[in-house]
Amino acid sequence: MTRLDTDSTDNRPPVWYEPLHVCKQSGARLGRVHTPRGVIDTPQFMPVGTQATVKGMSPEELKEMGAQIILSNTYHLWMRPGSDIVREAGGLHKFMNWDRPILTDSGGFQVFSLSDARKIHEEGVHFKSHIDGSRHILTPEKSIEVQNDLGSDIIMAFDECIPYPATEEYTRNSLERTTRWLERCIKQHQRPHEQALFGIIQGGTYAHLRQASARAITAFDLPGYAIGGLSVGEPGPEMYTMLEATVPLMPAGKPRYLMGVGTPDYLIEGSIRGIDLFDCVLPTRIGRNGTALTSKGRLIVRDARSARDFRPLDETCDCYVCRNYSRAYIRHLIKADEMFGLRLTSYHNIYFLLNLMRRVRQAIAEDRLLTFRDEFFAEFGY
RNA sequence: GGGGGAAUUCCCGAGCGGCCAAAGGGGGCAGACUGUAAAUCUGUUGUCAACGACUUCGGUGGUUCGAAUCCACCUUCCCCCA
Repeated sequence: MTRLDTDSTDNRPPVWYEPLHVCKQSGARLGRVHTPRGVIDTPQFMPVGTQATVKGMSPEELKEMGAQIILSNTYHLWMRPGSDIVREAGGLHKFMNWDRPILTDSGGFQVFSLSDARKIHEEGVHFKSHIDGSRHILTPEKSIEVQNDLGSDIIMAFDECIPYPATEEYTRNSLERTTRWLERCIKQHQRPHEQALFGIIQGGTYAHLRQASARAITAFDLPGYAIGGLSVGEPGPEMYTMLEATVPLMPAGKPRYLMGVGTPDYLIEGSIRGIDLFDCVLPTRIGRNGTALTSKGRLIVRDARSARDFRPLDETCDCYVCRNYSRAYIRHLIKADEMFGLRLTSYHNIYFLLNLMRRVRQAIAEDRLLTFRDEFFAEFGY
């Protein structure tokens, strides 16, 4: 670390960005995000562990594959087991036995994904619990309160993730409300020196609204900023346009997080456009559903073509799974409904994305990220 | 030896004169999955030169305009009595 520590660290936010290098070929940036529980090399992929577990993976396995930070979720832990229980357990880290950084989502995504069971008001969002149908109101204040209880290192502002497509009017009203909600989140936040609150930029697929939101959100002095509401069904190029409109307005000295992304191509293209952090359920979800990410594209291991294929999931991969198990074996386990099969594909998929980001960082350091992208895409099949 | 019941498309199992290439499961095959209500969901599953045709419901023969469905015999399996 080359940073001069002349200031008192007391003034430093709990999470801060250390720039290391900018790729001369692509403009992508290499850096480190410092947190109370460790350093995150960026660009970085964050596995998602909604219910205080990355489905199917133990913390030891996550560490073994190189995960530096994981996500968890406000809404889900609030509903079950209840944030009071997590607090009594000594916080989320202790509760789930994960001592590295945790980022918690605010419940904003559930505003989107549980849309049948909710109603949005200025005050907050009225929910019917997906578990027992009981009624609850998730407000910016409540979201922060829950996240304070959870004790995650990075907490997210409560926002509305709007669907695609959405009208310009709806998008504007929503983003303005998300900005007002951010203000309330900041007021409610009790531990700004322990937990870093990130604001979320919205704006749908309207470049000028993205920019308006970026200006409004970054006007608040926060330790980091996120771009939300993308990768919800819009065409890929449209997402890239939004990133190009938004990222330049985000402060260079702070981490930039693209929420809910994603696929290998989005991770690379996002990195090229200046994103530092990504998260996605994709590796664990498609893993549990029988698909593996490989250097040659997605492989549906469940399919008959793998029945007598004794090669590893990815012949170029050096992960625990690829070093020890064949496609035929994993296919057998999945067809036989053996949970180990789902664990193996999940493990490999997370490793694949973590490793992809390692290669992206390496390429940035060597000023050849565009070359890397082209080579990767040629093989992956984009 | 006597009495009763059953045989359906890969499997289980509906159907009991036309609306049946035949419900529903399972299995098979294929696809989707992006801040996780997902070990989930969707499509497909007799054959073909395929908006039509052909072959299927244990076997053979019959009844009928028409049969997986009714009748006769045969085969196999199951149950009860001896």
